[in-house]
Amino acid sequence: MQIYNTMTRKKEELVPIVPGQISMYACGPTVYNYFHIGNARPFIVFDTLRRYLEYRGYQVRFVQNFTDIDDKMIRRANEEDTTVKELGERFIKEYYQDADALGVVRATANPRATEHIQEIIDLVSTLVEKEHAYVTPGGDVYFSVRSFDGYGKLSGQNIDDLENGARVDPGEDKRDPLDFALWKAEKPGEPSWDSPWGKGRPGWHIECSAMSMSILGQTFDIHAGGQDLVFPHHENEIAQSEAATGKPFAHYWMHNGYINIDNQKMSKSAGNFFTVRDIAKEFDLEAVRMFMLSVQYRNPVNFSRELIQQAESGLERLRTARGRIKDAPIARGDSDEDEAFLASLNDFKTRFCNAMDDDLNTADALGVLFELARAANTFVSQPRGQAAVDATRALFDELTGVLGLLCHKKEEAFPQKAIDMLGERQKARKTKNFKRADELRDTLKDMGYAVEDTANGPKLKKLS
RNA sequence: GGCGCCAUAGCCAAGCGGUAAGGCAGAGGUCUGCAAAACCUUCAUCCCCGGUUCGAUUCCGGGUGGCGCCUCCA
Repeated sequence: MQIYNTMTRKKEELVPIVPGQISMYACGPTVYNYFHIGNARPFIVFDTLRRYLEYRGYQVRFVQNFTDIDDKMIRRANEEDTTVKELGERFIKEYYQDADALGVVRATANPRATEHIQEIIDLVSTLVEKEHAYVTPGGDVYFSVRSFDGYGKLSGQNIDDLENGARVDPGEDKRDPLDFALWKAEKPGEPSWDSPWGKGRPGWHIECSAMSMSILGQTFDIHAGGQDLVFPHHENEIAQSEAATGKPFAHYWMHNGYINIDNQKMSKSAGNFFTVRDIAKEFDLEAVRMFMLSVQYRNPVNFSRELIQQAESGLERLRTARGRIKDAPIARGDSDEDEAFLASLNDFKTRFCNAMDDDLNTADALGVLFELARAANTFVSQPRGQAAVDATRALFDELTGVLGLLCHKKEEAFPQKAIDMLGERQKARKTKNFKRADELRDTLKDMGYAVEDTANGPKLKKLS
């Protein structure tokens, strides 16, 4: 599989450190609010990568953290008149609710920064010992950017150019404007932990280094996140981690593009965002997943309700195809056509994998899936051999499963009343009482159920 | 100022040297009591100008127009 590596700015063959295994870390949410649709992109994209790698037989260790202590957490907790701990607990729960609905498989581990304070302190201590970090009189600890030769290698930034634009807040005892905080001395009313430098709390960047390395080891395969984390967050992570260990940190750096609103980046600070929770009021979140996967992950994509509706329509086509395959009429014995179709199934699978192997080209893979849907629709329009139908269904489920699509069981459990009405309509049709039949169909529609007359009799379908 | 990305039909989006996948929407048709679904047909020479090449949407140069990072941010 080829993966675009931000570090080298080109696609590279994915070669795991340990054959057959992949270790990957993705920067997770700061749990101070519901996450928005832009935050959802990396969750969905890297979940899809994880699913695909597992599909291809890799044993994947996938770690995504929760940042549950930082400036935003503290500010929000004060606003809400609650504690940082309670705030974090609450929004971690909310995260899972939305992520589950988006079809995101639970990570192998979801470490929280506050549960890794010791590892953070150990890492900072090492950096101080190696003189890559220094302690200020006030009890802050800063990383010395100029002490690390490779600084800027990920983002392509030149250290001297950065110097010009760098900002120093008054009261900071930095030796160099580029230096960043590893440990922040306690301020009144803020959560704090004991450390060799007095009470305080970790800086943001060091959290991810400590959590990733303590779970995945000093060097691991893939580090992922949004494009806006390339600088400074990931650059800083590399500096800290490699300065401390003397080893390469991550082999591949993957960054997803933004979700835009009217071609402008969606962000919490800009205020032009939609939370996933809000979207869930109007749409099945599977449509959001579909929407995300309809674009290659590195490209920017605009968000709008219309686009989610388009995605929902496409999803419905896939859903219908699955239903038709599931209810396909079975012929006695196999035919040559069955054989031929069986053989063509492999081509679909190959093309699907080729697309995914090309830096997770889900848009292309989806195209293959739609072509499979059409071929299958045609194939099952007349009785076919059991083996061929089974294989078609298996492949269809397999490929939609890799993308995490069609996992919501929305056609289950119709109310008895609707089922009775459908039966009554069928009776009316038998006696050519089409007026009555159409009335019942209209009533069912008002109740939220569409009626489709298929070769196997009438079927109900829940309208979305 | 430094670093970088993008420009393909009404909308979304693949392709990236040999004359454009797929989806949504639209039009016509088959099927259907009528629908729905499905299937068939139909709907683009790829922002502009140069260059390289037998041949460029695809490579190179120059424009034009969007956007991002350099400050918390997926």
